[in-house]
Amino acid sequence: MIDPRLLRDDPDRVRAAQARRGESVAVVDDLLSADVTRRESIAAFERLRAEQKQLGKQIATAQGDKRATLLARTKDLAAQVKDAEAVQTEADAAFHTLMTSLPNVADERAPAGGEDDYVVLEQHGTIRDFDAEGFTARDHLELGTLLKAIDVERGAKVSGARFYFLTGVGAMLELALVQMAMERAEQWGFTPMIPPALVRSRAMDGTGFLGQAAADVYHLPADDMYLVGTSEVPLAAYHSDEMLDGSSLPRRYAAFSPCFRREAGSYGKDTRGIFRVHWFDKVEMFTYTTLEESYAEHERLLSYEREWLTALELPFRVIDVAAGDLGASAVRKFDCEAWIPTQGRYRELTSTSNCTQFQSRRLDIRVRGTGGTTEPAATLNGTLCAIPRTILALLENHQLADGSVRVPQALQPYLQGRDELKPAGSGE
RNA sequence: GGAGGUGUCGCCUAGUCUGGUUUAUGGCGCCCGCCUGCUAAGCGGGUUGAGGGUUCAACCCCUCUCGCGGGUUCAAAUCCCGCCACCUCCGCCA
Repeated sequence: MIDPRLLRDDPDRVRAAQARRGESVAVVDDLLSADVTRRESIAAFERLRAEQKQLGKQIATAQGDKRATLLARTKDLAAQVKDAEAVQTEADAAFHTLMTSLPNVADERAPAGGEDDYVVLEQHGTIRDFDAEGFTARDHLELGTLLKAIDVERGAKVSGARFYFLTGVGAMLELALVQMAMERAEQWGFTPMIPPALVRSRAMDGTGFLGQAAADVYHLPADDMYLVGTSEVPLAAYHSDEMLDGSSLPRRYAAFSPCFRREAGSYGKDTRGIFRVHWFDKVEMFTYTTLEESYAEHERLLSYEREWLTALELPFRVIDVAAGDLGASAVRKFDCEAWIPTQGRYRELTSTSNCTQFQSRRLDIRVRGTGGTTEPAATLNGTLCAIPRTILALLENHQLADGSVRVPQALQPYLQGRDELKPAGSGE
């Protein structure tokens, strides 16, 4: 939810942001008129209610005839108060419904347009030339099969398409990445967390995932619970309905959790291997801070992602995601995309968003400042390591001619010092 | 799943049986001031949050806010119903 005051004071800014997202500008005028209706109904109700309270006080002390007269008057008034309250509740709900459907006000620096209108900010690492090295690169599934690290056939047998087993060195690789990610995050000042992956609608809705992204979320109707698509959800809801002391900020959390995504509308996309799956594990960074500090914090999260991918020796670029591709909560988003040799292009590995006060307004997370002031907290999130895509990038980028895979130096201590993963022998 | 108990301002707490003069009591913490070599202590004052009106802004005025939502009533922290969370016990399961 955006700041209602911004809507009232500077509707043109909201209109401009909507336009850059490619979304309705007219909704701003609907909101403005709903706000007027709402405020008028509040004033009307409060006038009647104040009168009722006044009379109630007199009744408490009145005696005899005087009391009877007052009772007769106020009985009628009670009905009017009730009606006015109903009108107000309705006007409030109408305003609120419109308000919650409005995405966050995109940052003016976020490029206008949709998915393809991103701007490349940086490029890191060197892309290997496999032709020059004298062999054809295998894709991650081939490599994963050779190494007996990835089993998608049995994943499909047991759970269906877009499921997989990580086996042997594949399983150990996940644990190594997780351990390395959590250790680094803790050194950077994040509190390690293992959050619930099953949440109530409040948490899911509060983080903005039951809006336009609802079709992508697994829902368990028997219990009205949701499987999270990212631990951003439980981490954002962690401090819901709380007042945070300003001096305790920033609060940084790093969570390891499974993620579940229905991938509705992505039929036929990335069907091979483990690039796009219904379930995966991820280490996610999350920060609570002030609006003022959020922009610097966003850069900081990006720098951690950069440092992480560099440690894994992966070639990647950073893009500034266009306004229309931000999702409802974010004002700005940076994606780190790793080079995927067999696809000949960069693909998203990590993503960091500044959600400013959008999620906090819905989840009621406030900060008490030094002067006793209160304001909604700002929330930010960033991927540190999404396991399957990271494994994919590692296998493809560090493969050798015989199907072995070189282990980047920083990861070696987490794999018993191994510097290479070798294809397993034949047979089961 | 069954039985019982609890939920009050950042934290603790009085008030609930017996509805109204409650502007929800007091303490801790915090903020401001006084005092004092400094600090602490002491003394005095302030301190729930959200929204609306007014305003350049503030002061100020009003409404809502006692876990959440409904109901009864002229009037609800207080009475009734539903839900949620926590605690104790029983059952079941890992």
